Amino acid sequence: MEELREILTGGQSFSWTDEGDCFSATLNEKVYRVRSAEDFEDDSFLHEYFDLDYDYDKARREIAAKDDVLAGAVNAFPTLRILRQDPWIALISFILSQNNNIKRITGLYGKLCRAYGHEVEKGYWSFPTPQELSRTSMAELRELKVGFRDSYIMDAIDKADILTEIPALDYHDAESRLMSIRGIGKKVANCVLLFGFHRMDAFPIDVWIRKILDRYYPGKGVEYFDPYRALCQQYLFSYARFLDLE
DNA sequence: CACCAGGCCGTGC
DNA sequence: GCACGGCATGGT
Repeated sequence: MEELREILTGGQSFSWTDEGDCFSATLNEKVYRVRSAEDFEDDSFLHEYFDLDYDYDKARREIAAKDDVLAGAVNAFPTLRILRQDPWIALISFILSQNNNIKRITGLYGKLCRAYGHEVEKGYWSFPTPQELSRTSMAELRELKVGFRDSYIMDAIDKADILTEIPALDYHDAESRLMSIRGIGKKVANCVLLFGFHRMDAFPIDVWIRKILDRYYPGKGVEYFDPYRALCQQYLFSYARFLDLE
């Protein structure tokens, strides 16, 4: 359980629920229940989702050798990974994330599933496809309490086809293409690139990353973290929250 | 009452 | 180009 908590509920995915004795999520038209890394080694979807083919031990060693802050971050979160999430789910998830907190983002994500997804198992609803979500309206989204993000979600539904273009684009073109969707700025675009497309050249800068960069890496550009900038970003995000930086 | 949360938009300069 | 206020909602 604990080796998965930061990965599944720490702010990169909002699909997972802490059931007490396991984490559950409705993905890939199934309900997955996991307690530890052993639970997904023989499942092809989870194998891919948890990025099991990547050599995290090697990356962690090289990241920890870079400086004391990164060493502390790697040490504090020895099992952290970057999940390979569905691009559409990542897009809507991180639209919901802006000026919001993880608990409420997860709640809104669940409301969208119940309102527009389909029931895969008794009490477990899938995240709505673009077609399913297109049944909504500004008024209905407001009733679900998404707030000012209503028009952003509506525009994302209209422009969902953009997601099919992203894999062929380089970092800057992919980022600006995503930013052509209303409500997608630099930060959300980078979250979609990182968590939805597993682009390891992405580097989302949110309030926590801003704090830890200002404090420990003043004057340094993100190139400092290469060739593991995306992974460093995720370690630093968890570490900044863990330290509760001011 | 204030301020914050994995920000972005519109406006003014 | 950059600074700033507004924005829905719920928690502290």
